Amino acid sequence: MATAAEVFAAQGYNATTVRRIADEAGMLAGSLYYHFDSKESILEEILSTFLDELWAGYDTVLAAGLAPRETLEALVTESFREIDRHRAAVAIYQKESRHLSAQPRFRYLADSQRKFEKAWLGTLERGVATRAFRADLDVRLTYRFVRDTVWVAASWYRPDGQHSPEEIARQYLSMVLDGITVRE
Amino acid sequence: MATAAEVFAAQGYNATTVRRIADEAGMLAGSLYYHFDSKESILEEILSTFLDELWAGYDTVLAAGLAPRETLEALVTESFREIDRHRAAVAIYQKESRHLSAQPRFRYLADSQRKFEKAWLGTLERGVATRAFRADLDVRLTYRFVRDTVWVAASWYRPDGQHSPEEIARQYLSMVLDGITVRE
Amino acid sequence: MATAAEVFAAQGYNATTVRRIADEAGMLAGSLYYHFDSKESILEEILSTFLDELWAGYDTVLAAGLAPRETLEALVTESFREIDRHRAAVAIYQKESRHLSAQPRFRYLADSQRKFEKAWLGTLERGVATRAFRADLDVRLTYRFVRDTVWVAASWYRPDGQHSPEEIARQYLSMVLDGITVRE
Amino acid sequence: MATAAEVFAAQGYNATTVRRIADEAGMLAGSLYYHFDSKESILEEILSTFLDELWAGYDTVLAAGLAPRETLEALVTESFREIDRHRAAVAIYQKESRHLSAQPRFRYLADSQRKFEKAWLGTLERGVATRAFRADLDVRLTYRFVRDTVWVAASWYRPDGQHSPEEIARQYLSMVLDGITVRE
DNA sequence: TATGAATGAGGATTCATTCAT
DNA sequence: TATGAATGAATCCTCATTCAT
Repeated sequence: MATAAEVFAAQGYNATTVRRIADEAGMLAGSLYYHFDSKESILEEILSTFLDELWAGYDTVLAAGLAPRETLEALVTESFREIDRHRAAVAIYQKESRHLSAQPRFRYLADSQRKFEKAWLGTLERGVATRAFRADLDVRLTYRFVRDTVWVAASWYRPDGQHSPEEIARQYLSMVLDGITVRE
Repeated sequence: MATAAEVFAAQGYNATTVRRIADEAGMLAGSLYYHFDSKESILEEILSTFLDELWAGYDTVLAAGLAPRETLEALVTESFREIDRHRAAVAIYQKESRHLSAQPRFRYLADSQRKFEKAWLGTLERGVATRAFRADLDVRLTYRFVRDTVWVAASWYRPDGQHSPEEIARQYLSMVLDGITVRE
Repeated sequence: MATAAEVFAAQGYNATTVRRIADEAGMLAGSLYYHFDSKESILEEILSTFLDELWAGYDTVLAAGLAPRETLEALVTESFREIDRHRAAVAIYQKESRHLSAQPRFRYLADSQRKFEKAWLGTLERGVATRAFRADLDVRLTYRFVRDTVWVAASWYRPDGQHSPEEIARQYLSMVLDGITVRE
Repeated sequence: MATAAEVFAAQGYNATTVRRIADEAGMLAGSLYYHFDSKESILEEILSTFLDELWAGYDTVLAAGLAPRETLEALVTESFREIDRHRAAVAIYQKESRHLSAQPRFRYLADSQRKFEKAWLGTLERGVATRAFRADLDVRLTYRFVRDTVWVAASWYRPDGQHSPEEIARQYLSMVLDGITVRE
């Protein structure tokens, strides 16, 4: 599973052969089918495992009843932690979710997407209402920018890099919340 | 070409069959080979056309000798304009460039990437030096955030949407430069 | 198609490889897929072609309004003619129809079976009613005997053998109608 | 063995997986190999057990020195009894014997076939010679008809049906010996 | 320019079989 | 006796590509 996730993330799902996964796992291609029904079911398990954990974290944050700004901070931090733990799965999700969510088997991807939007967009909107966040920005656009930046990080993040997930989250939040311009 | 780009963007390069492209173009698969050498060469032409135009725009901006902040604004605006004009190509680039740039044929992708980094990172660093941008942020991290957010926009941007590229750029810049927090 | 039918009949559908069919047809296995969607669709086309022709013949007989005995004679003769023309298809039908008719795609096999039973059993019952056929035999059992014997003939029939279909039909009818016992 | 025979009969030998047999027998596929050498040896044992019993019965009949008509009656009755006892094996035999008898391992199928033909054809010929059976029918054709009808019965016979094997034999013999036509 | 037919190299998957435990 | 994990050959099918017409 972890092996397969790495290969999928590195080469893309379609470009990855079952043989390659098996090689990497030290067995023959046919042997994989003792453990998995199909290539697709490997993918499914990777993604659903990731999403389950992601939502466990998100739900905790959302249930905490924090103010909008603190909620946003917590969501961002939690997201970078998930990227740290599931880098490969996140990368796969980024590349494949769009065309996968059309298939009935991957319906849950679209469901997750909707819940996700509700959580983030809701937080931003609450922030605008409580005058924590600026009202002159298009919330929907802001949501997209924030969402994308967080998740695309999976494409360059290296778990053994010089920045911890928390540090990355801190820097990112600082940029998004306060801007990069010097202020006197 | 345009047709192929759309299909590649929608389904991914590997998942797109030559037949599908031909169907969409109203001919048979074999007939494509009168116009192109191979599936890969279609991809190459799509990407290089896009990159050529992108660099024409960027080079103009960079040659203008603007201050860091104005350069950043111009680069972002130019980028969203390119997304508007080459949405499909940008989407393909996002998904495929990483594993393509390994091949000799697509060396130019890596070259472009390097030039790209030099232009953006350089601008940010100049900004820090001239005290236009904050010095307490990791520049490299900021670069990645900004770069990603701009380009991933290709995945949700719709040319006929309610926001013009310039408007999107304006909002994005406002967020990144000033932050989303309300300030008194 | 004819080639495939021969091979299916000789070796059984499951035991026949696509490669074998292609070999026999003088092409490569992959080339078959230009003409057919799948191995199964070859089978389907073979069987449906046969059944269509069979029913064209049967319907003519049934529409002629003959007396039961003459109807039976015509059905038997028509059947042996179909065996002569579609020997391979009939042999395949015999071996595979039972487990195929479970699949939705081959629903029409079961439909045909039902029409078939109605035609033959109906004729026998009419014959009993008009006192052309004996009333002391179980009609259903008789139907099965007659039906089976006719169609299993496909397994030994050779188109270039010494008996024409009509001659075989004549002998068979003579046996079934009059018995093999010498009568004084 | 009995389990395997049922599955082979229902789905065909080739279409039956070793795993399916094991499932049905309440064990894992690998465990079967403690009891059998191979899938083929299961098949062989099923068929040879059946043929041994069949010939025990036939030999008793043939050794009794009956007149042709009585011999025929006894053979038919004995056959339906065997179908009653070995329905699955007979069904398998019907479907698979042709292409199996090519293999050296299943030579005995062809041998049996020859002995079988000798017994039945011989009985019919003796009957023609003693003027018990009609001389105007092609004996060989009659043999095939009779043989087929008897054995194909395995495909529809249900041990718990409303007719005993003896009753089926009686009806069948009545049809073949006397014909289905009403006689005054 | 386009077609239709083929090619052939893979790719996912199946399955009888093996074997250490 | 049975299990679970693996093997590897074979199978169906896909698809980029070729080429005579």
